[in-house]
Amino acid sequence: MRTAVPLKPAREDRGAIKSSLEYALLGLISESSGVTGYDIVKVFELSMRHFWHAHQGQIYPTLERMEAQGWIKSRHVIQHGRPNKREFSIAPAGERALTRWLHGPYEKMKLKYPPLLRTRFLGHLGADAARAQLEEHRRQTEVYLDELRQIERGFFAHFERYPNENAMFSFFTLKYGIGWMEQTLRWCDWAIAEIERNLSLFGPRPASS
Amino acid sequence: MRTAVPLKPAREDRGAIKSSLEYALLGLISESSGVTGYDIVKVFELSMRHFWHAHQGQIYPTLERMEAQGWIKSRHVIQHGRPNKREFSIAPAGERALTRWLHGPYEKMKLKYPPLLRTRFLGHLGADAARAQLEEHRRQTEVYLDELRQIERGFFAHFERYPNENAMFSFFTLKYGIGWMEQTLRWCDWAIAEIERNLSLFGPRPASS
DNA sequence: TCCTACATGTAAGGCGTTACATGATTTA
DNA sequence: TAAATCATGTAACGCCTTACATGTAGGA
Repeated sequence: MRTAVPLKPAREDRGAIKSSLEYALLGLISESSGVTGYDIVKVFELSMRHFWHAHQGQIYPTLERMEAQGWIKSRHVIQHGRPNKREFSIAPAGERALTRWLHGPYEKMKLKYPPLLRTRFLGHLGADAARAQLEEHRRQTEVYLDELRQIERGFFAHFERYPNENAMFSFFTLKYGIGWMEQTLRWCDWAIAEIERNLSLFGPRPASS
Repeated sequence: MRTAVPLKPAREDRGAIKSSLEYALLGLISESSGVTGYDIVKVFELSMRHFWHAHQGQIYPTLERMEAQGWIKSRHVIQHGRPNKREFSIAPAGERALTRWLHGPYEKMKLKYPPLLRTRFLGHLGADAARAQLEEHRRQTEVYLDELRQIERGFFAHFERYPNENAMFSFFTLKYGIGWMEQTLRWCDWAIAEIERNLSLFGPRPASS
């Protein structure tokens, strides 16, 4: 029997980072100093969607907090004809935190992949509606795959080999996304064909849903 | 110029489900009535980790809420020698909500895949430490792949074909996970080899980190 | 004797999403 | 003339995670 006493050590017990979002920001800022929040939002949308998801409404406050804790620094840049901006660069404490995390233990993935969740329960629909969902999944996968392939084409457009280590590892994650999406396409095709081969499983069902 | 007035319609504007967690629960309960919260927690951990992530601390209150809204019903079962339990079954309103969602529009994935995020920034480490991280990623991937393969072996142990549609679609998601994890293993091997081929990119670095 | 499985629940606090707010310049 | 791009920020709310809390039976 324990008496319920201290509940939690609370965040302020020194810069105890929990969410990897902060490391993602740290990494991006360290890679190319002078980036803005806006740039970071773009990178998340364009080339990191297959392994990290973050919103603008979370990114700006997090950058704020990270600067307050001394991991990053910012410089205000006055612009004419367009909004002023804030360029971030990494601080020594941030470098250390990033390196510590990179050496750290394995962390499990946490994902929400609605098309797959839906697939799990497509038995509730008729064969036609189920196939339609898988076809839509396939279409959307192809859209993202095209985006990744376009980035890939740009990658070696200007140089033959990796210009530096960062570029190499960035390319690794790009390749991962491409391979994953290709695998997903193959799976969609297989699943659609498998439905055709097993039409007898579906009970008779009215045409309209 | 708008006057900031109503902010948001608030949740109670009818059973407007937002998170797909509720659909996941609805689907699992509809598939096998008489499941308990405990059963559901297990399924998430064992066979759905590659497409949906949820905690016990979220599942129980959500089930509670769903019953209050009339999507599911529960029956208390008194047990001897083990804790009493609560068996859930789907209500007609729940069936309708599930079917509506299954017909609904595509929803994008939202994922947090820390090993990939880390890979993106492994350029900060030396070649050895980077390789070590990829090898750990490979090992952990193999662990999960083995779990999935074990489920697969159990799948056709008792029957030759799919016993029903639900089993087929459940098998689809299993196959997806297996294919994805296999793809991940191949990628890890390729990435590790690619580091070896590009050792010259890494500047000289002290042996200990 | 200790650990695991069974089984359900709550509280606190952290994280994440949506929407609001602003406004000049460039492109279609 | 409408929409997109650049650019940053906040408020409200909802979702999620961690930890606490309890107790028997059976296996190692």
